[in-house]
Amino acid sequence: MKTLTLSEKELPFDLDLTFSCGQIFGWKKSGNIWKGVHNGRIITIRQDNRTIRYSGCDKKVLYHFLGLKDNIPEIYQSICTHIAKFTHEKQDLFFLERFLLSKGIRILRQDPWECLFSFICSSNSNVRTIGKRIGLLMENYGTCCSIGENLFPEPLAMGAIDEESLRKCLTGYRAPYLMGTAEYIITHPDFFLKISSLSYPDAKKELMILPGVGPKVADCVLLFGFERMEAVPVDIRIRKIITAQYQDIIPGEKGTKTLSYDTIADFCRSYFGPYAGYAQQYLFATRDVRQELSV
DNA sequence: ATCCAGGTACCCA
DNA sequence: TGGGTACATGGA
Repeated sequence: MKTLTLSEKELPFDLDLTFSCGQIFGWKKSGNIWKGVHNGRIITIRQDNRTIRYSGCDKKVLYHFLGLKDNIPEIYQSICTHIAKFTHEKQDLFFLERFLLSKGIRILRQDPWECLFSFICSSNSNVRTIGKRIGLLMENYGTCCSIGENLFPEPLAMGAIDEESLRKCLTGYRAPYLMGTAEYIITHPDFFLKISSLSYPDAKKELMILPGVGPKVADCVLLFGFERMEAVPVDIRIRKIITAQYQDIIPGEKGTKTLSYDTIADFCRSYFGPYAGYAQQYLFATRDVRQELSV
């Protein structure tokens, strides 16, 4: 195990919250140690206050993966500045409360394929089931590292599976999505490079070419896999929160009609600013989620 | 049992 | 372009 100590500008950081808030799947905690796959390697991480112990990668990779370069106080300031500009009020107490509950979260920098694979698996399921599903897929089709330690399935492996056996891994109707997307990645080897080079709106359109990738999954992949902090995944929970808390201040949206995906996401970008993705994650990941997951 | 879950594809007006 | 609906399945 290697060790590093978090400096003042790398705080706050909460490993548990970061790994259990629904942005990454397939990681397991035993004792105090989190273990999982990042970029084709098995990594273990534990946190004791400001001490991080880790294995499986070098310090540079870990820093990048964990988003430790992000300056959280600056990000929070940026968000507050944009809120104040939007509302002409001093502060948003609702958001402040949510932020204080989950400020230790970092937006991870996941491997694009691992992230894409995960969020195709995520549709219309709860966080716990998604984790199980991805665990099964890794056990059955992931490259074996050592006994009991598998990586994510490679696109080539996914393309070669018959749908019937894939459906046995709790994938259900998502099975053809996984296979179709794998096939597309195989036949377009520069796909992720292309996504990196495109603007946020164009990258999102391009991702949505893939089967099983709609606006929500595309935003998750852009936020968690491509560092696009302006991406705002709108799921049921975010929809409920924005509707209940902010619908009245969205221009032209006062009333009872349901808000469209883009209305919610665009509002978040204009309300929270360029770090809307972080703001979204603070709203999404409250303490109840943490309790729900910490079994 | 019934409803819900980090949705998407497809159909129809 | 926008609004229903089917889809699989574990959890609560």
